[in-house]
Amino acid sequence: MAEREVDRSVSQTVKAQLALRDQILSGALRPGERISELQAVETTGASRTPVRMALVRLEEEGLLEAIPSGGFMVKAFSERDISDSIELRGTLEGLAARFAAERGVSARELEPLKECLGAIDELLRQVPISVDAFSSYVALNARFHALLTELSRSPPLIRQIDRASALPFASPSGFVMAQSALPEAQQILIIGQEHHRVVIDAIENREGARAEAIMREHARLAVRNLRLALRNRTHLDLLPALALIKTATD
Amino acid sequence: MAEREVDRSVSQTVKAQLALRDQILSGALRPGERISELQAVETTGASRTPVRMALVRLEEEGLLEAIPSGGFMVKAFSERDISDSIELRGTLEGLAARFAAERGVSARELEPLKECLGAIDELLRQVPISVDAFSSYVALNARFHALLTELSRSPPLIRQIDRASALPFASPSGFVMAQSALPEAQQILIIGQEHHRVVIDAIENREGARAEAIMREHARLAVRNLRLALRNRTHLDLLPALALIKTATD
DNA sequence: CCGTCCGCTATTGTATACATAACGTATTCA
DNA sequence: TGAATACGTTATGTATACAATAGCGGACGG
Repeated sequence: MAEREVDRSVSQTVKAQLALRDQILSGALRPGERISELQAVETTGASRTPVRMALVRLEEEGLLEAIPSGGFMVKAFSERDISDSIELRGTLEGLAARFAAERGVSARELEPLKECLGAIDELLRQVPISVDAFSSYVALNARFHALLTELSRSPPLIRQIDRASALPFASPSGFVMAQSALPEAQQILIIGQEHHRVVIDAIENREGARAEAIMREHARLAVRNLRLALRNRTHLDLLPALALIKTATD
Repeated sequence: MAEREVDRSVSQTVKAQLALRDQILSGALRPGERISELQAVETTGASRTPVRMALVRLEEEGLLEAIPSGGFMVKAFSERDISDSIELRGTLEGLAARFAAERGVSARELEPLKECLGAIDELLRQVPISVDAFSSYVALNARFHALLTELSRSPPLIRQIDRASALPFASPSGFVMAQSALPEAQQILIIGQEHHRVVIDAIENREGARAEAIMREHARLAVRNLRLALRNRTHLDLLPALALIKTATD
């Protein structure tokens, strides 16, 4: 295949990984479906070696599952798997918040978080919130959580949280987006923002237990969100990760 | 290289992964040292493709770190990295214990844990405990923790705990072993065993919060253990994982 | 004598060829 | 007619060849 057009700007492995993840999250590959290497080679444009590396990485990431007889399939998740993942992430973020509070954080380090907080406040002033504003919210919320995680100053914990978030459905913000059309959406966002405010306050005052508790509560809110979103199946098309959920009849 | 002797019983990838992990944990490869693929090919007997797959997996496992310019190096950890990892694991196990308690566990499911508990009790009857008994203890303790994790019935959580334990130093039992010569060792084991007993009791009585709290306390005990072990550098040779700790002068 | 630049070498990233195992299909026998 | 076996095809596991890049050493110039 001499006419393969090679993009030298990023490694083929990374390119293949991104392309395959897109295919999985977009639902082009259904849960339980076997991923053919050859087919992946054609759709990603990389050759088999980088494709295989990408498949291994995606397996470690939790999106794929190794088939005993060889090869990989797209992993399928139950609703409980997902709510557990959210609670799991909240627990880890709680630990991060506690570490931050106990180990102390300078005002300078808290600055970016407060900016984030302010930007979200700005967005929430709109009632009802627009779809565009939702997108911004999702990005800002992700940034807030990432910054908070960093404050723990604990590389192993940060790494683990990244992993727990790598399963994209574990990101609470995604579920909120699914509910942008629900009347409860605004309330949920406001409550979530209050949690953000409290955790910063707790960290500033070095109240580790309080910082931890609020992040866990934050996750429980996200779980309630998920349940709500799944009951009211509005805007679910905005949530590609939900393509991974097993249907009840499976 | 036609004379390569191929062991067909396990895949070359797995073989290479195990061999490389051994080399890392045994200290044959020092922290910060770059791993040469070619060299790995020679020492593992696999060819470059499976070796590369193994390297990717070990990176995901946390033992290796990708070098920006290419290749991998052995990751180095600080003492705090390790104590954080222990606390991290304890937090996840706490969540598992809570899930088990809240979701309910049949007497039949608790049976293996109680057997484990009894076997450990048997071992602890020896004073002072022998090195052989320590090895048995380590195995039994690992089994107890694995069984407990399973009780959560939460695949995402079980997976995450496995990952947190994949960094072998995160396994509290390892550190206890390092202290087999310390006078405090016996006490520590007895206290740990008490924690095991309490968590089972809490799960039986469906006290989720208590089950969670005791597992976190258990991890804090392990952290104290680690500190003690590092102060009294006895039997550290029994702890290959400590080869990964950066020395203070690094 | 030191610094810089050029070229070489060694190592990784990528592609592909080969081996092997699994699955599906067709044919045959009971 | 149904089931079992054998064969063929297809896909994965493995090995190796090729390409490109980064790091190092030597040589030349200031």
